[in-house]
Amino acid sequence: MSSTSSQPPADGVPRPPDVVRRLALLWDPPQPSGRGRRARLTLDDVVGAGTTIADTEGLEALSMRKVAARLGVGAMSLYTYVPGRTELLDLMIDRAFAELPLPPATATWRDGLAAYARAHWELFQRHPWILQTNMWRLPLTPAVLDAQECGLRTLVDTGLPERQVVEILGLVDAFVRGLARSTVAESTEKDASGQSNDEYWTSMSSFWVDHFDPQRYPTMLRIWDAGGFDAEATPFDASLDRLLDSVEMAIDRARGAR
Amino acid sequence: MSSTSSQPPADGVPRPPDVVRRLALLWDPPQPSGRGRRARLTLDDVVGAGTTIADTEGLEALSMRKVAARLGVGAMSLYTYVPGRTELLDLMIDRAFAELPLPPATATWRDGLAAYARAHWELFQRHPWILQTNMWRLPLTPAVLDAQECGLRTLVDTGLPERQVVEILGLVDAFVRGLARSTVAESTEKDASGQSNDEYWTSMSSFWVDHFDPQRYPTMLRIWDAGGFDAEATPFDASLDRLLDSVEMAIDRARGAR
DNA sequence: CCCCTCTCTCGTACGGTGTACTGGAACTAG
DNA sequence: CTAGTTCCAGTACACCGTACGAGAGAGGGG
Repeated sequence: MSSTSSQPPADGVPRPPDVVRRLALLWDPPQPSGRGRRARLTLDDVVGAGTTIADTEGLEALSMRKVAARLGVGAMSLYTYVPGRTELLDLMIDRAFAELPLPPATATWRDGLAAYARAHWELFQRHPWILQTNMWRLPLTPAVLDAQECGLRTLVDTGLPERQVVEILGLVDAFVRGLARSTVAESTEKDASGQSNDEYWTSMSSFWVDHFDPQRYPTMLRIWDAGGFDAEATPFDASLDRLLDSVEMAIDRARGAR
Repeated sequence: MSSTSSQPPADGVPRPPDVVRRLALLWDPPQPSGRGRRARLTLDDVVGAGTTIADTEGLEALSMRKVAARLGVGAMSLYTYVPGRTELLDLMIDRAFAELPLPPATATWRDGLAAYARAHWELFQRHPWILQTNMWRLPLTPAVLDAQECGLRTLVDTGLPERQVVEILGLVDAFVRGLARSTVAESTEKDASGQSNDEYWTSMSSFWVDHFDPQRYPTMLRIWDAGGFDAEATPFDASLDRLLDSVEMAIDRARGAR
C-alpha cells in the first residue's frame, strides 16, 4: 500500500492510514444501507468530479474544496463518501484504469502486449495526472490488478521463466510511462510557463544563447544537428516495435535453452 | 523548463516563473557583491540543508520553514538566496546529479552505459526524493546535462542512427527509474504506513485473504507460486545486462544495415 | 566623522491546503 | 411520535508558500 500516500505531507495530525478501511472501500461497493438520511451524491459522483478537475486543471489543482464546489456541496460533506484525499486519488486511479481496453486472452503475445502498451499510452494521454501521482507503486485496486493480470498473461505462456515475465512487463510499463511523460511534458510546458507562447519561446531560446556551451556538450550538439532530438515526436509505435523485438529475442533465447 | 514546477499548487498568487532568473541562478554562480550586509549563509548551505531534509524525511517534509529552522534562520531569509521552493528543488537536483561518477569517454559503449545506469541507480538509492519530484522532465541544469551528455556519448559512435541513440538512452533512463522506484517503495512502504512492522504486515496480508480473488487473477497466482515476484529483489545487474543485450542487438542490426 | 545606500534579516499577514470536531437536519424503523 | 441513524456543513487548527515592509548591519563618498 501507501502508493499514492505521502502526496500531501500528511497535513495537520497525520491520521493513521487505516489500510483496512481503505482497501474495503476499493474492493467492496458502498452499500446504500437504507436507514437514515438519503445521500445527495454517490461515490461515483465524487470520484468523477475529482477526475474531471484533474483532467482539465492538473493534479495540483485537485483540492477537496474544489471538488466539493463542483458538486455544489460543502467541503466536509465529501468525507462521508471518502476517508480523505489520498483515498480519493486511489479511487480516481482505479476508475481511470477501468477504462483500459484490455486485449483478449486469445491474442498472440506480441499483439496482446502491444495492445496492452498502447492502451496504457492512450490512458496517460487522456489522464496525464496519473503520471503526476508520484506513486512508488500503483495502488492495489481491482482495475489496476486487472491490467497487471492481463499484461502478465500475455507473456506467461511464452516459455519465459516467471521472473523474466515480471521483469519484462516492468520494462514495458516503464517504457510507456517514460515516453508518455515526455510527450505530455511537451504539450504542458508551453502553457504551464504562463503567458504567451512567444514569451516562453524567447526565454527558452535565451537559454541556448546565454548558457549552453557547445564545447561542454559536443555530443548533444551533434545529435541536435542531425535532428536526433526532433525524434521525440517519433511515433510511439516505432519505438514500441523495437522494444517488442528485444522481447522476442528474449523469448527465443528462453525457448532455445529449454 | 517547468520541470519540477507545479509541484506545489502554485499557492497564493502564482508569481510568474521568470525563467531567465531561474536559469541564471543555476548556471552563473551567485557573485558575493561586496556591498551591503554580509550574508550569514551561502547558497550551498541552503541547498545542502534542503537535501538533508529530503534525504531523511522525504520530499513531502521539505518546507521552507523547516529548511530555515535547520539553518537557525527565519523562514523568509531563504528568499534572499533562492527565489522560491521550485528553484530550490532545481538546485537540489543539480547538486545531486553532480555526485554522479560519470564513466570516462574511453570505455566501450557497453561498459560506459552500464556505469551510467549503475551510477543513476545508486544516486536514486541515496536520494530517493528525486523520484518523487514528479518532474515531466528533469530541469535544465549543468549537472543534469552533463549526465545526459555522458549517456549519449556512450552510444553516439556505435553506428546507431541519432534518433535511436536518444530513444535508447530514454529507455535506459526509464528502466533505471522504474526499478529504483519499486525498490525504494519496498523499503519505504513499511515504515511509511506508520506503526509497527507487525501491524503493517497483518493489514497487508488481510488484503490477500479478504479481497484477493485467485479466480480473477490466475496468472498472478501462478507467477507468485513460482516465485516470480520475489524476483523484484533480483539483482539490478542481471536485469541491466539483459537490457544491454537488446541494445547490442539494435547496434548489430544498425551496423548490418549500413 | 557622518550619512547614504545597499544588502541581508525576518515578523506579520494573506490566501491556500487537508481534515477534526460538532451541532443540526433529514430520513426511516419501530 | 419518537428513537436511531445517517448525511450536511460551519467553524477551527495546523501547516504551507510567499508578498510586503520595517529594521539591522556593512561599505563608500563627502
